[in-house]
Amino acid sequence: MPSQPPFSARVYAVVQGIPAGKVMTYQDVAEEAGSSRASRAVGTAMKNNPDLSRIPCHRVVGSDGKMRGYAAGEGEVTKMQKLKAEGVAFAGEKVNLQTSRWKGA
DNA sequence: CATTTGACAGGAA
DNA sequence: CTTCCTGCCAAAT
Repeated sequence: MPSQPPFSARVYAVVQGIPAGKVMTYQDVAEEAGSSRASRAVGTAMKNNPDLSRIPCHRVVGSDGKMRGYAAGEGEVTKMQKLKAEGVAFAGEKVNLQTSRWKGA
């Protein structure tokens, strides 16, 4: 049963594995997905986003902990509010990666 | 198979 | 601090 799951499917799996109150950078997700430099490919997958309600893409932020985009709600604004609501430590308009960065389990 | 695009990252000006 | 360029990768057309 030779099936080659697209990279995006891997990305979705990783993102779904991020617990509430934690975040990952696009690069981190890319690494977990199998490519340490596919940060752009991760963005492509997110934008494809087959299930917004199933994939917590709001837990994925840029390398500086800042949100780069969001297709749902009010966009970046809603994204930040969601993260705050889940207990993510914020540093101004950015996420405090020093405490809220999810590093595997 | 070639080209374009995209929610990135990092460095230079 | 902002803006532009380069490098990188995957999916869609």
